[in-house]
Amino acid sequence: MPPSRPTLKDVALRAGVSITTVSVVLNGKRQGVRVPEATRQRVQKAAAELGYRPNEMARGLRRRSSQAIGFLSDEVTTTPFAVAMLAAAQTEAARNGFLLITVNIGRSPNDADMERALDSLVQHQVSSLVVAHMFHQEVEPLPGLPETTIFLNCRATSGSFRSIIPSETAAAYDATRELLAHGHTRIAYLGDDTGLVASSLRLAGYRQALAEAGIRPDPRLRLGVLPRVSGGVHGGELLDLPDDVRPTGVFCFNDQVAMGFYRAARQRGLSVPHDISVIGFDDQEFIASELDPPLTTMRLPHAEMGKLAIQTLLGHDTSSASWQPNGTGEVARLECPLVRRASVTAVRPVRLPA
Amino acid sequence: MPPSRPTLKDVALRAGVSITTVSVVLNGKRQGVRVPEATRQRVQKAAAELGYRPNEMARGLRRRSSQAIGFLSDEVTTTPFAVAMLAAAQTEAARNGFLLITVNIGRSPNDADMERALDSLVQHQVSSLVVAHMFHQEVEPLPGLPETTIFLNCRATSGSFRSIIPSETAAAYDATRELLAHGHTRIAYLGDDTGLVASSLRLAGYRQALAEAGIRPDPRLRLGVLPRVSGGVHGGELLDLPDDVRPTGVFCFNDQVAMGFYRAARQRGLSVPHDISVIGFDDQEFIASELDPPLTTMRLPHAEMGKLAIQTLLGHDTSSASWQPNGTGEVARLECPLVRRASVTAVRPVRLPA
DNA sequence: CACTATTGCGGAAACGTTTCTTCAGTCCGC
DNA sequence: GCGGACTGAAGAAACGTTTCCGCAATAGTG
Repeated sequence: MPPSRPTLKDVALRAGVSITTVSVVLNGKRQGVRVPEATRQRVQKAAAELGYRPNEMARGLRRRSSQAIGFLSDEVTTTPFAVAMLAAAQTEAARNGFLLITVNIGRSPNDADMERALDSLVQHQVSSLVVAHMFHQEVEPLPGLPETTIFLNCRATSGSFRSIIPSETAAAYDATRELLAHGHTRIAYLGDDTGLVASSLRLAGYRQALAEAGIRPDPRLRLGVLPRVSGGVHGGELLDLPDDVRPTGVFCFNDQVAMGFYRAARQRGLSVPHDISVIGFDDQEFIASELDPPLTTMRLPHAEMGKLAIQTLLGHDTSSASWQPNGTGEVARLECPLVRRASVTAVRPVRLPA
Repeated sequence: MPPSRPTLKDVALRAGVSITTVSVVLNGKRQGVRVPEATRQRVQKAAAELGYRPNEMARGLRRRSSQAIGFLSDEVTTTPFAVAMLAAAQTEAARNGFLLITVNIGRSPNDADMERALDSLVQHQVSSLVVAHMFHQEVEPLPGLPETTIFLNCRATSGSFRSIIPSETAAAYDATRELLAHGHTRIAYLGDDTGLVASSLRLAGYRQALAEAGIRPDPRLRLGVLPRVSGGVHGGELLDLPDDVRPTGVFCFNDQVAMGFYRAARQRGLSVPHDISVIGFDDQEFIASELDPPLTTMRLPHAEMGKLAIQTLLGHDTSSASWQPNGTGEVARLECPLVRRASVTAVRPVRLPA
């Protein structure tokens, strides 16, 4: 039975002032009410000696809002993939004295689940909400979400919410440019065929880069596959194209696809990057850097996104992020840096016919 | 400005009873105080019509404890690895109307960080705590932890806390048995050399299985390497041993090591499992199942562990878990199931000398 | 029939804050 | 010296619960 924590009353008693005064002092500036330095010191000393910590429940009750932020996610916390968003959000929240309450609502949340999740968050008076998704996607916002809710790695299809997403198109553009810069001209795009949002955005970037380089995209060099290792293996058929069509560089939808593509190349006795350059997407931990050769890829800025979400919610607008109006709300697109490793190299001199 | 949520008072008014009665009815059984069915119904109807939800802040203030559980972790939430523990814990908590408040304290938490994290949790009156670690390890518990704290994937070195850990030794035993069952007798152990707790435990299991099979462990078949891909590659030197010593099966400390070992084998022109059987540990997502061939491995029961932590905290002791007294506290060891894939096969007939 | 139990319910205190209001002094200008 | 402005601080009312206590009415007992 711990001698329950000291309260304002205890501090007041010890400092010889009223509860009011203690509260005012401890909460810092309150306009209109000035407390002389002497009293202030006395109070602070007493609080420190007692190890006083405010009771957040009482505070929340009175203020009708708590120092907690709700983090609602589909499976972010379940799958190891985008977990950096969560971690960064938590850290940033903590830096500001906020706690993160995480709730995941499963892969295909039915409305009842969502509502229950939201309910418990509201019951705890969370001051605001982040809604995060594993894969960049568009979602129909739940009714009853506060307007301040931030959508992370997804965009709300209605209402006027702020969203934070990776700048897919620019990244795909950069990836393609990287290949172009190494002299490649026959550049394949091993894309996703499951209709992910990222899919069309990245394709656009790929096309733009090609167009700017004056290269007409060859439809034979574009393949839609499952965004997994198996898809990449399947994409190996690009390597079976005739010599004058066969790509010398491949931009893969993600690192798993690249991993599969590596395998397909190996099975054909081809080596990366000697015979073919490969660039991935995601910079997935344990994959990208561990492949042989280590994979050049575009890093998804998950940590930055999570951090920005909390900063925005807390009003610390580090105006480094540019919010653009976007129909239903504002969108911040975060840059995906290129991570150069060893899977892209200069194009080989023209192959001599056998 | 939403017309703030209905309170007990509103429900009481509508049902024509007192606040007290509403509270009693809504909180279900309270011994000594019986409320006739008619009143009960009336109250429940009113509450439903109003969509009443208790204010957890007020409740927590009054009861001096909240419906929230603190989840303190080193980097569980940061790294995609053991995140299933977190997810499962959250889900189980939600099933019981509890919320999980996650705080991660970084890789090498200094005491100040820890204390601050603990402070904010205590300020929020969390009713209990889970302390989780990324890798199975022994930790010195922070002073001031409630006795009910549960250690997840780690063991407290003092105090008397309950801990939940994977049963490493049994798993290593099973892994080795799997190799033995396929006729292997020269079984290598590609272990960790960084002194992880799991290291010695797994080694014990390996030895025990060998002993039971009447095989004397060959020290040349035991190598300590970094528990990463690079370590596995390095472990490839086992394959350079003379024919009569060279292992036909390898038990790798984890899947990343196995991944590296695959590479080493390939570089030597050897194939898994044809030339050598490999078994891993962890069943790491995106790795084990995606290697070529898919890796047979021991699955770390992260989800089960997370779930059990919450159940234990909530007193729902699903006595499926066996708690064993253990010096400083009780320990539950959870079984690591064998996941059979394609990297273990029957030992090849004796090699003919070239 | 006069008592005690029992049943059904409401009053009100507490939980620890924040914040509005009040109030006693002090200092000032005239 | 005297009203008024300003200072410094305290009183007290919330915030929405839970829960102790007690009261009325009914039911049970001798």
